[in-house]
Amino acid sequence: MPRIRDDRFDCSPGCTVEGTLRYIDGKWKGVVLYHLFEGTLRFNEIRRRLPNCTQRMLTNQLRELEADGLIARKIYPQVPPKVEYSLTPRGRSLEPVITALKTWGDANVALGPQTSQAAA
Amino acid sequence: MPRIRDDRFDCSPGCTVEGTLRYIDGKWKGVVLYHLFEGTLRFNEIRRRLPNCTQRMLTNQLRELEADGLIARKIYPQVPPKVEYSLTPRGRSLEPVITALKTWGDANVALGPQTSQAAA
DNA sequence: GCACATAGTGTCGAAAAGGATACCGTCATG
DNA sequence: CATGACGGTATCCTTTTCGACACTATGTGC
Repeated sequence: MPRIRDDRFDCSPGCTVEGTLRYIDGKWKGVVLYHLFEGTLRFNEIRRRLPNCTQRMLTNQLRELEADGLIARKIYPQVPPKVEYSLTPRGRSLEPVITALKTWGDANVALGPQTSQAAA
Repeated sequence: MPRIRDDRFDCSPGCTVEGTLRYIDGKWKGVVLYHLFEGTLRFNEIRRRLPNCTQRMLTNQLRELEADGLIARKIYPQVPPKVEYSLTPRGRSLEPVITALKTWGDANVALGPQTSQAAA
């Protein structure tokens, strides 16, 4: 129940813009999706790619993405637990959107004071 | 000083996605930009298009957009004040992004329980 | 018996975002 | 004189978001 969706389209035309935004907004969702475009990943694999995201936050974001039908969560009933995350078709359909965001960002977002390519 | 930008690209690859997001995120920014794509608008013209946005919020969002160099604010020193908002080239360059968001949203965001066309 | 890895959950608190409401000065209109 | 349009501010409050930190269960290796 992290956020209320689809119930306050009180913004007049352009709503679907905000609507889309609500799916990919949230501190880490964009990046998580971005990484999942590369393929299925396990929880800790994602985690290692986001060293500054806490476990709790990652869980939250993944849960929201799952609730939104953008990613799928597959649990293997093993004893060191194993959970894989992958994109659903709906999630994959976001690719052009993420790409558009990335394209604009690459051109317009100065990567801060850093070296402008060291986004490790 | 509403938010810190360009100083916490602590997210590893995909940063520019989040970076772009930070520009257009904020409850009403998407819609404001959307309306400004149509052309220059005065403060109250925008306001009338966003009946559920308070004056304070609108001012805030416009200020942030201006600070980000996405819109320009032109003040006419008249006595019933007149202020016009328009897109800068940088702002206009966001058009493909907003379009991508809108395209996906139109296809994937059910406009809630409402009539699905009465987004007035 | 101990630590480690996996994939989480629970609780707490700070900070940011968003919203409600009231107020400002100026001029024109009634 | 009061009201309204214009483009805002100022103040207060609530909600949401984010982050720190500790804790869980189970099985393996030492």
